[in-house]
Amino acid sequence: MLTLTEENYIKAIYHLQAEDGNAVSTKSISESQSVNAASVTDMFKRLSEQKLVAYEKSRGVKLTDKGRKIALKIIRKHRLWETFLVEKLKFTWDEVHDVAEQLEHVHSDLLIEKLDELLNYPKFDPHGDPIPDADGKLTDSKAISLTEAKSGESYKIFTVNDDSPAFLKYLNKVGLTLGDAIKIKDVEEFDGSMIVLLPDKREIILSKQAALQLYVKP
Amino acid sequence: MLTLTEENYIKAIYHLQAEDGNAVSTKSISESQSVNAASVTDMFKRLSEQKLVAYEKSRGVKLTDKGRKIALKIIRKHRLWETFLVEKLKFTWDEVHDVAEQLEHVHSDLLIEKLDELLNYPKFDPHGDPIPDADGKLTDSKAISLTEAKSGESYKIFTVNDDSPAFLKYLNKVGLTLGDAIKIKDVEEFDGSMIVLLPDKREIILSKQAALQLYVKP
DNA sequence: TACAATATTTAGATTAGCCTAAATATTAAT
DNA sequence: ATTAATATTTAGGCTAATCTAAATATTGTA
Repeated sequence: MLTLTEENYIKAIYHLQAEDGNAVSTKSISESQSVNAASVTDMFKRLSEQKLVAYEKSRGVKLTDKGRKIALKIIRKHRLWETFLVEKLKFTWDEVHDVAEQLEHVHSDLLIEKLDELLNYPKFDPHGDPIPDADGKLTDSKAISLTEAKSGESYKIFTVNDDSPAFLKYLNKVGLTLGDAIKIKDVEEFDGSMIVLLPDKREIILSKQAALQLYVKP
Repeated sequence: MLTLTEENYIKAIYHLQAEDGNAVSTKSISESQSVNAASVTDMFKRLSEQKLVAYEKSRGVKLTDKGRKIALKIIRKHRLWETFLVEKLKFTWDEVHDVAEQLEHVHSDLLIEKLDELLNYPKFDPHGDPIPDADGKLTDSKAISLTEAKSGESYKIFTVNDDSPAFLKYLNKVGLTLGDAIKIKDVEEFDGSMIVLLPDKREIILSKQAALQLYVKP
């Protein structure tokens, strides 16, 4: 099993590699982890021995499939815990990160499954970042929460973040379906509620709470 | 801040000292932590330097007030997490220990406060062990869950484990109050429900679920 | 009380993860 | 294309937590 430190390096490599797909440099990890570059070289060698990264001397590392799988599992845990902290423990967005950073290193597949279930299998965390599923698959991250959609623009409903019967029933009642093309008529500054034009030309009002759970693409 | 290993030693010392109040030997910790006795001597010295234990060479250690405070905080976290795992995530009793063992080392006062709140400030964990409060105070551990009470015996209601309005309302409805002297008339083998004689001579039936939340003293 | 059995400590090594300083490699600019 | 600036690696050391083997202390029993 990986040490906590190895897990943190793997995660950092994943995030930096995601930016452009190039090999990740010693320097960038040294900065992101606040450690000396020499220590990073050490760790690159150790991770390479475990076949978690492909390491080319002086050119940096790329995650192997094995490494990427581990990274996605850690990210899955991190984002599920963030969701838990905000939704169940009423943390604010800015309070969750440090705690999730610790919780993500707890090892228990059962725990993650049960947590996922408790939260209704969310696809996005409170920051709108996609949560990898148990197989490491990510929902296309170009979807955004409806709360971030702009007034006047048109979108297609891509997914719902909250699969609970209560929310699905609500959507059904207001007449909103997955895949619907909608247009934002107006956003109320005061409470973040939105006036939305449906495909059948009806206009409905969505609360900010509802909009948060709807993910759309332009 | 203490390392994970230091925390585990402190906790082990607390549990062994609780047994009889004597100093804790190198050997007993060596066995409980599955490490070599020489390693324990090393750690005793380090903990002693930090004034977490009083160490007398070849005679063992006793926790200082500072050490005991830390032990109680770790135990509080462990038992709150166990309660969470069983009550909210539907773990069975035997599945919780290893996971709680990891979760207890997450450092965040806010997290523990919020978790305590989510669980309705429980006084006992799923195994019936008392949960220290935020100041490290323990509810007298001689209280037992009503489910462990014997048929034919008399008890006094000492505390309730679930402070939720729903449960308190239920107790009120059946006419049970804190401090009541009750007698167990019979325990139904099949579902664990109990026939209980109240001070006013009325007999009521308590479900196992309700009995689990009631703590009594002989 | 003496001595054998058991427990504890000391001494010296090892590993992971970090450091600094010096050597080497890569990249960018003239 | 050369050189200066920047990045990377190597070499050697440190600390926490572990180990084994040997030395010492404590305890229990004849």
